[in-house]
Amino acid sequence: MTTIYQVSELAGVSLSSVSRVMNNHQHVSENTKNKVLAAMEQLDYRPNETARSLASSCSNCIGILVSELHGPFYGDMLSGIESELRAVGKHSIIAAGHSDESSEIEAIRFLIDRNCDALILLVDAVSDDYLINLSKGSTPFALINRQIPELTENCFYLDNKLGGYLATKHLLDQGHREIAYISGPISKQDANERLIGHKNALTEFNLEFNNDLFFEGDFLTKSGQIGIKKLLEGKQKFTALSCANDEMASGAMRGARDFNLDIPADCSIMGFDNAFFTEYLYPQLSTIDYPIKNMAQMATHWILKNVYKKSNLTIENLFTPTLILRESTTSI
Amino acid sequence: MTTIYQVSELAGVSLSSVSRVMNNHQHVSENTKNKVLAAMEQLDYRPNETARSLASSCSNCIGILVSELHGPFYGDMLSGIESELRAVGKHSIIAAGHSDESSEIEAIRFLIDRNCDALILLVDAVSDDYLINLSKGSTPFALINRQIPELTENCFYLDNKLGGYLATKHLLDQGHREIAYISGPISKQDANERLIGHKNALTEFNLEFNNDLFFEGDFLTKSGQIGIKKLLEGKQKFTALSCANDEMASGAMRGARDFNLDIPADCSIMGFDNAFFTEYLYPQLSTIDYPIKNMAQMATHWILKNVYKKSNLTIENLFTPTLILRESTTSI
DNA sequence: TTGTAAGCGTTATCAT
DNA sequence: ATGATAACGCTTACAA
Repeated sequence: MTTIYQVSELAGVSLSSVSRVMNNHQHVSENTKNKVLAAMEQLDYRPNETARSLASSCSNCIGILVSELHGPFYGDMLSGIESELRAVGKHSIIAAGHSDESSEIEAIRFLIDRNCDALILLVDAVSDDYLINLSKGSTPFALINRQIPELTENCFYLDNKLGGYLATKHLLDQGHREIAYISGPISKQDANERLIGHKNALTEFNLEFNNDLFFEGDFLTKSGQIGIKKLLEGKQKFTALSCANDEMASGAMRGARDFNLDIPADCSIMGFDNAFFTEYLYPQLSTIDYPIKNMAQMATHWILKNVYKKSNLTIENLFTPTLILRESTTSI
Repeated sequence: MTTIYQVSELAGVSLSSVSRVMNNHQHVSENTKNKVLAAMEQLDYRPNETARSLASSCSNCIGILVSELHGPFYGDMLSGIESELRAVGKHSIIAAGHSDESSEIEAIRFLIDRNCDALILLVDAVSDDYLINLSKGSTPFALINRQIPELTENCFYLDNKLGGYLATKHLLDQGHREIAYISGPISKQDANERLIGHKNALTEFNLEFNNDLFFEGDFLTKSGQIGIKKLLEGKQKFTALSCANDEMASGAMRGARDFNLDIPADCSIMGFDNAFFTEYLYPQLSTIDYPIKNMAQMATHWILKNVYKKSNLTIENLFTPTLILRESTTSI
C-alpha cells in the first residue's frame, strides 16, 4: 500500500502539502500541486479512507436503515440513494430493521457506531419519542415515510391522505358507489392516513363509511386474498375495492378469481404504491404512484446540504401521490 | 464521545487491558475484566470502529457489488448477506454496477478504497481476465452467479444447465413435444447454459432443436411479450414455452393474452428464477427456483471462514435448481 | 497478567 | 505557500 509519505517523498514536498492538494485546499502553488499530482499518478496512490475518517472525524458514509431489503419497495429507494452518494464519493452502509422495535434500535446503534455522518431511516416500529430523542444526539438523520411534527425538517413523506383520497375518488368518478376497502394495520401512520383519505372521498360524495365494507389487513398479499373473501361473503355488495397497497391488491385479485369474478367487469380494484410488479399482473393494476425513489434522493440531498454543506439544493419534504390508471378499474 | 482512555482511567487499568477485554483476549484476570466491563457499562462506552480499523487494518466491512439494486432479485441476496454479517458484528457497503464494464470496475475500486476486508461480486460486464487479475490483489472476493475455472474456490453458482434441463424436461414429461424457448442474451454465461440445458432435454427425448421455436430476448419483460408474438406468428406451432427468466415469462403471458390464448390450456409456460412476483401472476408461474439467498449466505460464509477465520463452516460452490410447479403448466 | 510505547495513515494547528 | 508536529482512538509488540 502506498501512503502519503511516499508521495511526499517522491514529490519532494512535505506531508501537509500532499494532504492539501488531496483536499483541494487553496494556497497551494501550481508548482507543488503539479509535482504532487504527478507523484500520485506515478505511484497510483489511493488515500486510505479509514485514516482520513479518523483524522477528520468524517466518514463520508451514510447509514441506511430499512425494514426489509427484499420486496418490491426498497430496491428503488436504495438505488436512488446509492447513485446520488457515489456520484459525490460518499457511500452507504445498509441495515435491515425488520419492523421490530428492538431490532430497529439496535440497527441504529450499529450504524452510529460505524461513524456514519448521517442516517436515512425508513422505520415504523420505533416511537416518535425515541426519534425525537435521537435527534438530540450528534448524528443527523432523515426520516422517510414518516411525519413527526417536532422533526418536520427531517421528514420526507407522502401525502398518504391524498393518495387514499385519489384512489377512492377515481372509483367514485367511475360511478362506483359501493366501495370496499382493505386497509393496512391502522396502528401504522401511513395505513391510517390512507384510510382517512378514502373516507374523505366518500364524504365528498355524500356516502357514509360502511364498516361492512372494511377489512384490516397487514399489507401482505395473503391478507388481500382473505380480505376480499370476507368482504364477498358479507351481506354488503360492492362493485369496487380500494386496497392500501399493491400486495394486498394482488391478493385480492387472486381472491376475486376464487369467486369467479371478472376484474374489472365484476369488481374494479385499486392498489397503492405502484410497485414494479403491478405491470406484470393481469389485468395490470391501477394504483397510486409512491415516488419512493425521488423521496430517497431528496433525503440524500438534504444530507448533502446540511451535513456536507453543498448548496444549490432545494429541499421539499412533502411528496404528492399520483393516480396511475391501468386495467383493473373500469366505469360502472 | 467517550474513549478508551476514560474507560481505562475509571477502571484504574491501562489502555491495553481495556483493549484486551474488548477483544476477548485471553490472559486477562477476572478482576480487571470485571472492572473494565463495569467502567464500560457506566460510561456507555462504544468503541470507535474507525480507529479500530485503522489500527488493526481490518475494517469488518464487506463490499457488495450488484448490477442493480431494484428488481426482484437482489433484495433477497442483500438480505441474506446483511443478516449473516450483522450477526457477527460486521457490515456491508453496497454499490451498483449497472452491468456496465467501466462502471463495474470503478465500483470495485471504490469498494477496495473503502478498505473492505472482502468483496462479494455479482457482476457480468467485467471480463474473466480482469477478475483473475483482481484475485492477485490483496482483497479477497466471492463471485456469485459466475463460474471461472481459474477461480473455482471463489465462485458460487447455480447449475444453470440443469435448471434449463429441468424446465424443459418437465414440459416434455407433461407430453409436450413442440416446445418454444425464449432465451436471455446468449453472450451471457447463464443464459447460454440454460439454453444448453433446454437442448439437452430435447435430445433426451430424441427431439431436434428447432430454430423457428427460438427467440433471443434480453431478460426483460417486454422481450418476453415480443418473443411470444414472433413465435406465434411463425409457421411452427407449439404447445409449451420455456423462458430463461421470470420477467420474460411474465411478458410472454401477457403476449399470449394478446392472442387470446388461455394459459396453460393453450400453451404451458415455464419461467426461471422463482422471483417473488411469480406467485402474484395469474396463473401463478411454474418456474425453476434459484436459491439466490442461500448462495449469498454461502458466499458470506466463505468470507467468514477464509477472511475472518471462523471454522465450522462447510462451503459448497455449486447450487442445485429445483422445479417449482404452479399453475402455468399442464399436461397435454 | 499487566503496562509502556510505537505505530496505523491521515488531518489540522501552528509556526515560519 | 510550506513544513513540523501533535492529534484522531485504537491495536499490538515488547517489557516488566
